[in-house]
Amino acid sequence: MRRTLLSIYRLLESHFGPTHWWPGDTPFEIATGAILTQNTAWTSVERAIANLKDAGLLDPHAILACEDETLHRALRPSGYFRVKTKRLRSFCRHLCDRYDGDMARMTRRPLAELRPELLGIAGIGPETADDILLYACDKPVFVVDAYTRRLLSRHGLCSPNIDYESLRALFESRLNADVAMFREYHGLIVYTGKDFCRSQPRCDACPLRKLLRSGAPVAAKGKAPS
DNA sequence: GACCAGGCACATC
DNA sequence: GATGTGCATGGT
Repeated sequence: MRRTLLSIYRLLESHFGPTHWWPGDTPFEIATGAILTQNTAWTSVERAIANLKDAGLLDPHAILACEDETLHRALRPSGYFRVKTKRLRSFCRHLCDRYDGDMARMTRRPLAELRPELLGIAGIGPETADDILLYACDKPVFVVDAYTRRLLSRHGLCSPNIDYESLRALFESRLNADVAMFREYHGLIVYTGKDFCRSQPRCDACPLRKLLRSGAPVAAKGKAPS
């Protein structure tokens, strides 16, 4: 499986990459995008982030200071604007209370302490936390998302019902803890998930299918479907 | 008009 | 512990 996951990365990189995929210009923008992208297409998130920029609200103190209605208007294009207003504010409140609103100060915390801390914030679940940790805080965690699960399960490498932590542990145990590689790998999965596999779900020409047919070992299965 | 998109919290059993 | 439900908009 170590060989398989690394082979998949190399194959995707040589076929599609490098993507230079990057979910924002600043660490705070990346964290904001991670919250807004929950169950939402990225194109919708981009519109909401542009609204925040235009309103001078891409700043944790400004977000805490403004009216609910102002945030609702800005976040409306990304959907779930009422819950996302609460979630973005709860993250900003934590960031301001604990780090004076400074993402760089938060980043100095060790991963083993920062991950549970983020997971303790209302509205930050495992995927959102890991997105922030990898792309905004330079921590070597592998971000698992719907695309990752779909890609691996479609090629028979895990159960479609594998839980988040098991799939994350699978990647992190079989790959070197390399921040740049984890970022690029996730970016490639997002790229292929959006633009390739969805449009050609059973394409026999799929390079991954060819690779996996060539006899690469198969991963342990996750939780069995109930 | 139906379905899907890079989740999460909460209620209920 | 597992399962169901609400949250909302925009693209296809």
